[in-house]
Amino acid sequence: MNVCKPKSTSTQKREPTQMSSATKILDIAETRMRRAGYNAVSYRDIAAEMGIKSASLHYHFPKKEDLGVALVKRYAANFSRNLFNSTIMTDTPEEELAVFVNLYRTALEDHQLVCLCAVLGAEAPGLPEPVTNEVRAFFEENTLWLTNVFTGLGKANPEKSAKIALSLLEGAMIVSSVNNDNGVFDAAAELVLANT
Amino acid sequence: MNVCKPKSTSTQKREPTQMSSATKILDIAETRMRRAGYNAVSYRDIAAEMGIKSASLHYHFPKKEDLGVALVKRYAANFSRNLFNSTIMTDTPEEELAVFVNLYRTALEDHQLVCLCAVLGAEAPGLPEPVTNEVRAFFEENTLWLTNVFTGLGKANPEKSAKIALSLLEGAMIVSSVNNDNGVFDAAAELVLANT
DNA sequence: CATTGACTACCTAGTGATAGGTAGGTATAT
DNA sequence: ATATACCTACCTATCACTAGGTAGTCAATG
Repeated sequence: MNVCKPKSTSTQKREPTQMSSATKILDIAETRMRRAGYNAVSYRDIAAEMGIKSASLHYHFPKKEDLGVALVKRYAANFSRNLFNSTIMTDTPEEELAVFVNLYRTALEDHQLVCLCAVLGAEAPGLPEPVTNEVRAFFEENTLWLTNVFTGLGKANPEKSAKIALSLLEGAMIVSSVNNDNGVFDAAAELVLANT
Repeated sequence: MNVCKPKSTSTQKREPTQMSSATKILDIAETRMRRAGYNAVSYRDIAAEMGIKSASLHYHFPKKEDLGVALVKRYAANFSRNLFNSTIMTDTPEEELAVFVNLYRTALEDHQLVCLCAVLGAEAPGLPEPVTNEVRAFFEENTLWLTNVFTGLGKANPEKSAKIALSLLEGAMIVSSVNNDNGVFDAAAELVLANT
């Protein structure tokens, strides 16, 4: 698979803000997929927004399935990284839970965009299997992380609490998006956080 | 708009189980859309499953947007009807809530299919506006119904409880579908019902 | 009672647009 | 010299959608 090389040997080039094409492609694809789903995104549209030809996209991601997999993998990795970075200075499970919920809120508030895995999860049976597997992995990792937190909070069934919290947050993003009312998400977030 | 005429003047015809083409089209489209989303469904595929030509579908639903709107309207109407029929003999808000949750469970267990409005809601910004409006109407009607129930249950903020319950059930369907584990939905349902 | 006209529900045939994807060439930089 | 990152040009398949035709059903009419 083609992976972005972030210009490792930068001797003394001029542009510091040069973003690799692969990253740009993923950025555009992510925004579009989180708006309208997997099948609503085309190589042509992405290429047009980048100012290159659609054939060139196949150099970076030979098949659309490759793009889909890379997209979810990056999304999940970013989430994990943000979660790790934000919980370095936390002391209590309560604070960790707050960090988690806040990451979800940030995703929604960014450009009123629903979680990538909520969108792809909704059409999972129609996706290429490798893409669905990445979505499932994202959910599983989230569930595991939340289970640990709820264990620390002394919940009787921490895994069940984790699955409920995940479902509620993902569902609330969708309802908030349709209703154009983030108050739904806020109410959901409040309930998750009240689960001490 | 073309509406199905269910052979009103049925003198003494032979076949009692004759289903109108429009109904068949909607049935096939609903199953496919609940599996893979709006854009993954094509007139050709529906027509092939019916054994007719795709051009004939346009006689019943001139534009795909018309099909989408009719689909969500029928889904919402069926839901309302089932809700009404099932709550005729209920006495308490607790029982009404149980009926509501059970309708969602039935939808998921039917053929492991997620709620149509969860799928379409996830890709709402990419849908034709009239379709999105119907999805929003479904959510609003559900919220209103649940608000009444939670009012009867004496909740401090019944509307907030309603939005949370709706979000949780829709989200749990998606997570259950991706994980191939209806236990997630069951846990969510249990929590909603425990909200007395 | 047979004819007519309207209507229903399909058909054939085709449109232009767009989809994902491929082959092979080229400029640049290391 | 090799790899990168694009290009032109093209492919086949599929998309939603349309025009115009046809067989069957129906009620009303002369």
